[in-house]
Amino acid sequence: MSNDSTNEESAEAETAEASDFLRDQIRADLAAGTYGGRVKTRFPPEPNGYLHIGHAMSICLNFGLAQEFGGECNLRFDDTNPEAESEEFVRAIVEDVEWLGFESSDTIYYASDYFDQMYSWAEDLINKGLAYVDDLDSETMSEMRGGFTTPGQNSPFRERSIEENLDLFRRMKAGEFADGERVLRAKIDMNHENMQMRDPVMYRIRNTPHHRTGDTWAIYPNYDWAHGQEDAIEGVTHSICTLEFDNNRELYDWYQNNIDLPFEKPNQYEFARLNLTHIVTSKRKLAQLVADGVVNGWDDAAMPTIRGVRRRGYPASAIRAFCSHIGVAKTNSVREIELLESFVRDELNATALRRSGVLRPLKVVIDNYPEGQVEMLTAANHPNDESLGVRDVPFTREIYIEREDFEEDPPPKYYRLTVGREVRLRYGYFITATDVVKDAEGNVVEVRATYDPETSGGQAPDGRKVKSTIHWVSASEAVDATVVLYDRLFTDEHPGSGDTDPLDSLNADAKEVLEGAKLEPSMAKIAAGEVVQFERLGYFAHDLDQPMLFHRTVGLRDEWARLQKRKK
RNA sequence: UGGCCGGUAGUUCAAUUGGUGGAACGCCAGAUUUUGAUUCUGGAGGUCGUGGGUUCGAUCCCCGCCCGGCCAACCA
Repeated sequence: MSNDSTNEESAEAETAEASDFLRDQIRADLAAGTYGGRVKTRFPPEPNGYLHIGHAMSICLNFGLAQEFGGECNLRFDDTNPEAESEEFVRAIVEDVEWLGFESSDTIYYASDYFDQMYSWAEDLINKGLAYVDDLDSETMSEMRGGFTTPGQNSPFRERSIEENLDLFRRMKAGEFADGERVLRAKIDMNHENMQMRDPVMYRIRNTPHHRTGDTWAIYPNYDWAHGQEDAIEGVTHSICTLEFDNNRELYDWYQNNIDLPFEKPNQYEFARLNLTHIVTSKRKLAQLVADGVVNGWDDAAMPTIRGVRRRGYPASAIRAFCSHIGVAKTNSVREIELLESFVRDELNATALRRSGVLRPLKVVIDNYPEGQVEMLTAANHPNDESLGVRDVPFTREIYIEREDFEEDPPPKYYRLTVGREVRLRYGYFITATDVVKDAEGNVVEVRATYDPETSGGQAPDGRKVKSTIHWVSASEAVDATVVLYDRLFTDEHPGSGDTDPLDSLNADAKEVLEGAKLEPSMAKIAAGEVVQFERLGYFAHDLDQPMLFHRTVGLRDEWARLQKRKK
């Protein structure tokens, strides 16, 4: 069972009856025939970094909506700022979107493919007297923009003639000027109550090669001037972005209303981005984790990036189910990371094969079992799904059990092994602990036990019951593995809230590396990326690159641990 | 400080489009169980931000206030 598997059917079923402000809007548009029955969305990342779990929400939303209403969703790179962007990020983003289970028609779109069209529209605006070249430096421009309660002032260059503007703009394009020397601005209203409307910059000069257009351009469009036009060119109907672009909507509309659109005008809608407790999604902070060596890179299993959670073993289908469950709203919110984990558990519980693995081994010698004998026991691959079959696990005189499954001095309600007590070995025999062997410091290093040959298969002929079933692995047949346990990356539920630095609450124990784990022999053949359940412990993902390295995706619900915790 | 968006169980979202509110996760208890898992059943938990107004009646309409978020890059 690969964690690369996707599940389109359930993705559709989950959203079938969903209703929210976006779906209501789309239904209304469909009913009114606004776009001739077309629904087209887009997911428009800037290729300047890796996608994180927060982006998954936007991806699921845009692609999901299109799928749900029989429309299309374009994967479009908003590559309008050559300084931060690269082909490496383009490749990574395409890969992540596909891994999440979404395929953009067959084309990938780029804002840079529309640079000529945008340029020509900009000249149109100049010709209409709606744009001008400004020579102000950025600080002065900022000062003259005014504030929330103070009006802005017109630039001294605002009233240049159309001819002069055209000439200057063409020379900007031709690369005659240095970076920052001039900009093209929309001529709107320097006293507008919406700051975005105070003569926003449309083009800036950047003598920087672009990862796709090379050095053919010396000017690059700003977000606002680019985005709506990209939407319009592609025939997008519903342009969905996050809440902070709310103020930009008015500008989005203004630009589109002042040029000749190839399609009906798209509309922008804003939703609340996905925030999760105990993580950060700020690119800067994430980059710092990488730079500081806290993690091994953007694809470290502890990272909240798409690549990170993939390595960690989160199934794409679980992420999709999570996104559709939480829905869309305009309320700023932070979801509990536990909710995401419950979706991961849910999916994995249904699909992951069960295996035996001992994380912290304690040797048990079964004195009355023949030395050198290897007996093959049959174990089910899944307790509730017979179609997943069975496999053989070897049983021998010496086995390993989990260190915490034996207590010399058991606390109340402890059901597991202790001297004099009988427990069941999962898929195997009943054993009774008879004695312990200790090292010089008095630590238990070995348990002596006897088994009841009559309990083969885990049932006693006399019907006697045991309080618990524990997992185990043959000492001689086991394979060695390294297992990494993960805790919250940040101890603070809302890292960086208030004026704190999120890195202040970085959890020093977020990763625990267990070197000497012992796994049942079948684990030697496991595929890269596969996720299994080590029974009674949790779900573990085989590393994508390094053999016999496992990441704990998420633990099982643990009543006993909860009980212990409550006592403190 | 001005504009915009939001404020419903612990958390995140629904609903009633004026007739005292549901789900999921979490929590608690029980049943089943060869994973203290899964599954199933039940339970606790809400002055619907706040003060006023309209109304027979307001969580929903109106006004004020409070709280949170976003906006004054030649980033997106």
